[in-house]
Amino acid sequence: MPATKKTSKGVQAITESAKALFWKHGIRRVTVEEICKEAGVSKMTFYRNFSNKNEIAQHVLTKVVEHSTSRYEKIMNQDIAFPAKIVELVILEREESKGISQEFLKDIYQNEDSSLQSLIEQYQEEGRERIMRDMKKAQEKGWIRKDLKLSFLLYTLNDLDKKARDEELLAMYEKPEDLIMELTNFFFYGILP
Amino acid sequence: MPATKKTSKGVQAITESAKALFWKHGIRRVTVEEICKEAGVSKMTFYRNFSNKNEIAQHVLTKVVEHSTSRYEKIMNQDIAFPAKIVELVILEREESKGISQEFLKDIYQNEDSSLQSLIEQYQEEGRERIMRDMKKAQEKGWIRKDLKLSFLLYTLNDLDKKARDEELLAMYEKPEDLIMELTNFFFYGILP
DNA sequence: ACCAATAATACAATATTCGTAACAAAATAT
DNA sequence: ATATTTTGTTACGAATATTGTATTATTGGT
Repeated sequence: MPATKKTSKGVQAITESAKALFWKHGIRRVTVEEICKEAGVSKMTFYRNFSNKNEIAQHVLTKVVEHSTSRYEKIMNQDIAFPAKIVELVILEREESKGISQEFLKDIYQNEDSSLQSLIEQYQEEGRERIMRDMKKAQEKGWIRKDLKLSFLLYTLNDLDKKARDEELLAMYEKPEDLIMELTNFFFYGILP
Repeated sequence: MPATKKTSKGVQAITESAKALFWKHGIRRVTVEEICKEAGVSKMTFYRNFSNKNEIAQHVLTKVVEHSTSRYEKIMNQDIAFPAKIVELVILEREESKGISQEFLKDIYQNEDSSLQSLIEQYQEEGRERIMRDMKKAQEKGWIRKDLKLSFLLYTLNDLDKKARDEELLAMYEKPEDLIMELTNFFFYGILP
């Protein structure tokens, strides 16, 4: 076998330092040489594995999405009550959103090469489909009300994630988890006792 | 009168956006055009006021130092007890250190042009002299022990500032101010009751 | 209406970054 | 051990980005 594609030490080092740099400064401001120096790898090793900066950016993005998708699947496949899954999902979203960098996203959408843009849109679409499917299943299994419009559910779930990161709300609770629990309870049972 | 040097709207806008960009990304990664665009100012206006990127960086650095020096003087000239001044000083140091950017400092020390480096060293020296003078005065006025070596005092004061930013310590107190109070009390009175 | 300052644009001169080639060195497998 | 593959080093021209200036039109205040 010729090469263990994309799993060699070099590629991993490149990916890690690229992510670190992209996360801090976006894509535009970071040079290939910088990534290499940070990774302790020669420029040639970079170009043997990636054809340009855009490609490593794609790779980084893919890795991040794969990672959070895997965490998502793991949560949904657990054998626990549905509300508990939602709690974990909100926690996941909270953590992952810390990871994503504003600068990175900005550069993705400003880049003339739209490949990154369509990649991220594709991932968003896939994520939407995945969660739609799981919610539909939950509805069929009777875990949530049957007369609920799914698009409304999705919107509300998203709103939940946003509120879980709201500073004003967070200040009212000891730990973020307490807020998430409150939000999720409200989400499932409303305010009636 | 020809021009209100360095106080016109343009210069101020340039300074502000330069600071914002430098703070985030350091000097190296930021271009003059970017600063201008962010400031809503044409490139010519920039070059009429500053001869290059290094000069605006100097200007930004100077402004920042001037600001914190002015705050320092204001604290020391207050008519309050000496320990109270130290408390405020530590708070000041805490706030200003948040302001300074790691990326900015890194670029200053890596820049081949050493003018920024010597400028910051000069400011540090001036700061050291200022505080040395004030501590000597405090000693003469009998606000602190006479047999205290001033260089040791300076070292300890600096250590105080560092501890006031220590996460592990901060976690032990409700508010940062509580830690600062504790540290300052220890600084002045030791641990004896 | 005048003046100084600014914006807009184009531009040559530099500087930086990119991507590749060629070969030596090191690592890995067989 | 030796063949095979991967990596490091250096140098380099091409492509791109940035700099700093010149020119002209426009603005805003007095």
